[in-house]
Amino acid sequence: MSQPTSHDTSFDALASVPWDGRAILLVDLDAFFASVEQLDHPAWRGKPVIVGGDPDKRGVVSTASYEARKYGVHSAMPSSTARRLCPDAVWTEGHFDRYREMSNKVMAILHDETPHVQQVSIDEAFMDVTPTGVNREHPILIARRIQERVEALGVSCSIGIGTTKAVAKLASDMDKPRGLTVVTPGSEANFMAPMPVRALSGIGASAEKKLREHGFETLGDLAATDDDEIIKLLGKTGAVMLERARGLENAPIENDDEVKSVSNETSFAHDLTERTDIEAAIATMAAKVGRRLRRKGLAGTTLALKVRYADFSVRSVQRPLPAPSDDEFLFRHMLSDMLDELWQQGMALRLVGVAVTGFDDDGHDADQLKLFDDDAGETVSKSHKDLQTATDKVKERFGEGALRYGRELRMHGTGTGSSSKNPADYK
DNA sequence: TCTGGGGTCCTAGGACCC
DNA sequence: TCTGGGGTCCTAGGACCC
Repeated sequence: MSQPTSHDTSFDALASVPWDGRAILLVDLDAFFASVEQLDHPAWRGKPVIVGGDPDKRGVVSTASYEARKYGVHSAMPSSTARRLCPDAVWTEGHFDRYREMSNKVMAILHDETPHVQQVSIDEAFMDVTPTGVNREHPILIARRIQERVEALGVSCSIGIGTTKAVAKLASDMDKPRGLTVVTPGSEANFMAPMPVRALSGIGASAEKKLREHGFETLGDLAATDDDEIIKLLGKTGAVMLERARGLENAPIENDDEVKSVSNETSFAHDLTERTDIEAAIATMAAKVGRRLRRKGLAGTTLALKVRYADFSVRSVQRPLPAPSDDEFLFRHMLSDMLDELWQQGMALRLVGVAVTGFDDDGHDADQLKLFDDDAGETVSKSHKDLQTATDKVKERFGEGALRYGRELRMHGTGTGSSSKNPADYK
């Protein structure tokens, strides 16, 4: 099936045929982080640019510009590999506030076209532009206008159009950058049939292995299969994958902006083996999570600690908080106990992570936690809450590195330096 | 080559309740 | 003395996504 590109006049012919069915768009920003860097640094345009973590500190590639991809560099690749493949690339650890700002501008354009927008990540969104009584504009015309408006911001996007989310997503991957790929109603099965099962959103490395072991190579194989066999193999998601592969998926476009967890984790440049270092790292992460919770106005009911050992295996524990909380001092206190379940003297930790979950009802009420007993049996009052508030204000004004609590200072020399938002923690 | 960080969702087993 | 069944909640682990 040959698809015209967005510059191809044959789109005009396609757009003259009324669209019969749901019209789902998947808008995907091209090499987004790298493109923003090239927009902001004219000298980097036309050059390989890699946004990612430090190659010497266990970093990975976040985004590679198209110039860098020619060398085989891609997202999630270890930075050390990327450096070997493309030693002359421009490197940056990223400027996430700036990416968020650009993303918001793009999302505003999408919302300007229709309220039916589902943002799936910082650089991707589904839209439902099904022609209705009020707005009968052809989806192709909408997509082309979106591409023009996004380019006016200085970045570009690729768009897939289809009758389901899965089809739109697959279509958007067909032609990048600046691609527009249309799968007309009724042609879904032919479009998907030759694709490998792994291409489908929801089928990862594990499901692919199972499917291949049972002789399923393509989405066509999958679509033609007896349901029971796939459900036995993949469980509940098997049923979902079958619907997707058959072009029958009916999932709506819905904007679910409810936050379900807030977390922070760090892989260390070198494994940590000392309790004081591990606790200092945990204190830093607890502080970041606490501050982000307060900024979002959230208080969670469950606290989780995760570690990755030197052998790369992962373990985690979670505990209910005594009341909905955003209080890093409480977090730190509990995390210290929780660490005992995951770590003993002599163990090396590659990663530690802290997460808070459980924001059940809208009724966020961190103030329920004004009183609690600390180790010494003393009642801790509002005072440390005031300290947190004051600390938040200093950090808002002067940056994350401006102020840290005593125990956090032990973090010196242990981090990966993976975040440019927070360089002082790792120097 | 040596493997990030921020998330969401599913599963299986155990506790607990009726 | 031998021993249900269903529902729900919690926990830990894992798959998956960008």
